[in-house]
Amino acid sequence: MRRAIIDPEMEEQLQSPVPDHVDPEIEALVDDIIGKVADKWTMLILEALQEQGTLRFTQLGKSVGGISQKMLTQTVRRMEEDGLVRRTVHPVIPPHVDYTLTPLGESLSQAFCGVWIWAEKHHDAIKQARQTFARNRKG
Amino acid sequence: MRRAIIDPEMEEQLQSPVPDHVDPEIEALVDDIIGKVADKWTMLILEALQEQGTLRFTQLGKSVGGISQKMLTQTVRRMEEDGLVRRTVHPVIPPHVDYTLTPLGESLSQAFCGVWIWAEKHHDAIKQARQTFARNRKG
DNA sequence: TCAGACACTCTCCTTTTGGTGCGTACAAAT
DNA sequence: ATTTGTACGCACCAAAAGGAGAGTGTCTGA
Repeated sequence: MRRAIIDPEMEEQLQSPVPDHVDPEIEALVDDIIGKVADKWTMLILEALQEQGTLRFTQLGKSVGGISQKMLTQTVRRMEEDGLVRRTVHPVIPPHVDYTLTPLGESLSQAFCGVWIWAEKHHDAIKQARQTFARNRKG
Repeated sequence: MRRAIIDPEMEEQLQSPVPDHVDPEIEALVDDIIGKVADKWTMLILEALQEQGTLRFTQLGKSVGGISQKMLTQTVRRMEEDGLVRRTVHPVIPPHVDYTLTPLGESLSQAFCGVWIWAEKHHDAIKQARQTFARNRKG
């Protein structure tokens, strides 16, 4: 797979039958990226910034909800390192730092759209599946 | 956001302006689902089963690569519980168990398509971003 | 003068994650 | 009689994730 139409500029890439004989180094990098990016906090921060545009540290934390300061700092820093967010420090007192998605971050958030939609669409199917599983385990 | 065209059957859902005033219970459930589903092993297993169709335990492990038996069992069980894979036990000796995606699992794997494509398309941008970040940290 | 806002950092602690290796059941093949 | 194959479960252990809470520096408002 790895195949779907998301936006027009992706379609060109899809014309080639996808080199499944990919160089292992690239494959490892891609897996590493997936490992970092497919993270709960990363996804929630991505969503918050996508929806709200630019946010300051504390606002971002509230918008995400249930995240500790530690995790927020840590995740946002890694996202900065990977070029997903831009962190702007205004050297004033009290400190003022704000966060915004880079174009790369925006594109990732676009890509995650499908997963959000999926989760919203199928959450009741999953709930039901869990109940069925639980019943079968008992009976 | 949470908006993108992936397949025709999703478009109908996109017509409504998306209730952003969602019931918090549902929101928590969705976040929980995202937390479970946005997992490295889950994604890799999903991909393997999508590409290969049906696989037995050992084959699945080899196809995923670098996963311990423990993690494989654990992840695949959770996926079964959430209704993503169907686990079929053939009561023969030696034991024979095989795994296949359910329609729900297929749809999730569809939804993740965009993320895989994104990772493949932008891995060099990320690599470059990391290098830039490292340089700025030093200089 | 004292608290509060801001954006953290640091330390301590618990929980979770994940790997390794051993055990198991049983028949067929050697 | 012993080994092999299969799909695990279980116990043990190390490492990583992640939460709670205190501390920091500096200015502003009460």
